[in-house]
Amino acid sequence: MKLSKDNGRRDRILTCAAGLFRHRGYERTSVRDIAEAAGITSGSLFYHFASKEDLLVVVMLEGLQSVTAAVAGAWQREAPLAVRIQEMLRCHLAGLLGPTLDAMTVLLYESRSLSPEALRRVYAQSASYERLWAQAVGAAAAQGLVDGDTVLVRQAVLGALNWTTQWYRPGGRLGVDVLAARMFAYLFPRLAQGADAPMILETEEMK
Amino acid sequence: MKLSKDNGRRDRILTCAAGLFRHRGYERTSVRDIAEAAGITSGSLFYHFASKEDLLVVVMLEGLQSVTAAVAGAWQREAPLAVRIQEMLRCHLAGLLGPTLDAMTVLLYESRSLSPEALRRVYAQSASYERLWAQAVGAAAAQGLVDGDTVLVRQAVLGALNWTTQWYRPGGRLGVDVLAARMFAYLFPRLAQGADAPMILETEEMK
DNA sequence: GTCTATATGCGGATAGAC
DNA sequence: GTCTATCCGCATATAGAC
Repeated sequence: MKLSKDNGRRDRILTCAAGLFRHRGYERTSVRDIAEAAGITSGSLFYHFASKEDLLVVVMLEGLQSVTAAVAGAWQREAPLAVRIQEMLRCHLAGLLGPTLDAMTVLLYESRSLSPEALRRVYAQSASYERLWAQAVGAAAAQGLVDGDTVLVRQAVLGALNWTTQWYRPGGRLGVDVLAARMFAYLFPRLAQGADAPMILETEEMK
Repeated sequence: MKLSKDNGRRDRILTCAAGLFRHRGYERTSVRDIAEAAGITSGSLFYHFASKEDLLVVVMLEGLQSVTAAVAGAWQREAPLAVRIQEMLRCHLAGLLGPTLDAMTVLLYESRSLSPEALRRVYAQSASYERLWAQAVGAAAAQGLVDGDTVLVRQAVLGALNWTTQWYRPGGRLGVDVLAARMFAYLFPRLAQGADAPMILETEEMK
């Protein structure tokens, strides 16, 4: 949320950094690049952030917190399990492919540039996010709607979703909501089958 | 194959580079690091490779070619479709998690460090590899054993498989073959169901 | 083929004026 | 808070001896 609004110098720097980190990678982006994109000089940047790595950590954590909040909200809704899981999936994809795309891509692909200490902080957040999915898949398995190896299912689901950053193009064949609906149907066929109704999906669709 | 044998200076340099690129990332690895790991000095390295980027490209292409050859072999076997696809999947995972793990991880995660020209070369190879999977998924769909959106299924499958580099640990709960069998069952449930028999899977398994 | 030595430039980060 | 100026180290790549 903070990442998508441009109030204040600090947020402006963060959005510029996220975009550059995503497109060029963390190491190939210099603090001078970021400063220039944000309309300041490199010296000023260090007034707002202690180090280049600090910038990376903040980008990752704010992106992750934004998605975590959305997915946790979906999980805690009062609704049938199938609906909640489908909504979690939609929120995950919306975070990956929508306004926080830069931050989430950086989170997924630049973690090797973190120092051990910084990695620990990011990993703690990621683990808490994965726990949400473990709960959801576990609940589905308890109802017999998902196969035996729930760890494998969770990792396969997250892998399929996270890989979308590699091939999904906004404005292409599918909107995010349709993509999410189809992913849900493919990854959780028994849940999708039992869902209240086909719902109002596929409205955005054309071909 | 060449990547896992240590004949010759050149191959030794390549395996060292692949390992360092995977663990530290391309940008954080210096040619001095690679040279030291290979037991030579940085000046000598440039006798064998034109540039650091050349090294990266060769690591990626040799890894990709090795996996492509294995998966293409599986696809061209004389066997029922389900068996061939399961074998493709196993070869993909074996390449990702076995001896070419370093090269494949670099391929998946360091492509943003490539110049446009180098990216074009790597992308051409990758596209030809993906075409194999498009054929396989298309053939399964033609037999009604896979749902409608074959592009989505292909990307979801590759995503689930490629994500294993993030969480799979050799020597852990699952061996690669068991992992492959379970992934196949989850990702292609209708194919797995119709396969000749449960086959001789899950033998390596314990828990 | 491998070495030593080095050219040359860019990197993150800091100091101190305003 | 932002600027200019700069420290200092490390990067890739090359030159030329052996």
